[in-house]
Amino acid sequence: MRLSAKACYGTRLLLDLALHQGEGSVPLKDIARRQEISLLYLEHLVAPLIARAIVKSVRGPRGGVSLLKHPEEIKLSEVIQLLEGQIAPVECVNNPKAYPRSDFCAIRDVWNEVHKATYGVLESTTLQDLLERQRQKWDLKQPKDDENQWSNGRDTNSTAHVRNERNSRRGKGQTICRR
Amino acid sequence: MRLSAKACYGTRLLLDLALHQGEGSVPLKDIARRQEISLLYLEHLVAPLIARAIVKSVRGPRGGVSLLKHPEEIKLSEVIQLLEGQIAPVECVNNPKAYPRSDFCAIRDVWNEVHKATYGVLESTTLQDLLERQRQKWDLKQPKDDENQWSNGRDTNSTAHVRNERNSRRGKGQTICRR
DNA sequence: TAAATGTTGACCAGTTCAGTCAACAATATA
DNA sequence: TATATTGTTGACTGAACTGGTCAACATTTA
Repeated sequence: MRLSAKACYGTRLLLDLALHQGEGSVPLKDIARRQEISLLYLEHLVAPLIARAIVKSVRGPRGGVSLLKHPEEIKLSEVIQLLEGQIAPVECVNNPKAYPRSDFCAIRDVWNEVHKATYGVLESTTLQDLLERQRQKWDLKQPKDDENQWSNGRDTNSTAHVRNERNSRRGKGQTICRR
Repeated sequence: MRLSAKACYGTRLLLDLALHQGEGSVPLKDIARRQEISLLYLEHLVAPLIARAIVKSVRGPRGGVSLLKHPEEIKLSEVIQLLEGQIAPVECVNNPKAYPRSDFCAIRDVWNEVHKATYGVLESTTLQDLLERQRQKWDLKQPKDDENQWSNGRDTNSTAHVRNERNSRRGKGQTICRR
């Protein structure tokens, strides 16, 4: 019942964008650094989000990506479904015909309940919820440590290797969502 | 968020055993035929269930497997966790230290909610529940078609190829849970 | 003893996953 | 206009996982 790294990263990407709303285009490079996701991987992550008109992108210098929809309009269920495929634990939940005995399968009912339970959470959680919760968490504690990692600290030396990643191709992905 | 075929098959295996309680040892071969699971694969499925003392096995002619615990005592959460590893969608839910910022990660809270939702369903569903629901489903409709497929109809010709599977090695697995 | 079962571990092919590479297109700005 | 900076795209890759098989074995009943 694992979430793919794709969906996991995608959520982080969107939350990052939400936290930098109103700052114009946010370069993927910055997100890659803050979220510790390989820039090259991020480029692929963002493609379906652009296709779905959830984010928009601007090329060239000072370009980047930004939210196209309002955070309240972005449900996690949509994001996960987009990046992960379907949410249901087994095929027959969404597609009863995949299994001829579906109609009289008690087990299927349970998988269906599991599906409804998870879907319910994801459907009722928007990016705005995430945004508020994140800010709240930072407000409660000292907002230095963590929040700084999510802000535009371009002048920290930790950015150096990422800045050159595109050319040097040395950047090795530090996966967090790994399963 | 897919369930593995292992967990899916394992649940079917257990429900099958529950439906044949009190009939002594049930040969894996019969279960393989009824559930349309490769016998060779089933042998591997059953191993962890034996190790966990959920089912017991008897070798030799007239041998087979049978439930060791009562169906009421077998929670789906236990079964899935056993066959699938953990249930949580991401590592950091069960193991916050896997990700240094876990304590202040709003996203993790959502994955945690998802986890609790699915776990709740699986924890509150026992094999006995499955058993009763399945019988109820069959009682409502005409109990011929489906129930017969789960019963000991050894004399149907559909069993022939399975009967010889061990020797002929021709059996190609008919996967239903395939994802 | 022979046949019928479960046990175990090695093995395999296909798929998926996470990630990279490389060539490219667009654009701001100097 | 030139150039650096960004996003775009698609092919590619290595590793892990999945579902499944094979083969040799142990046990037990008849």
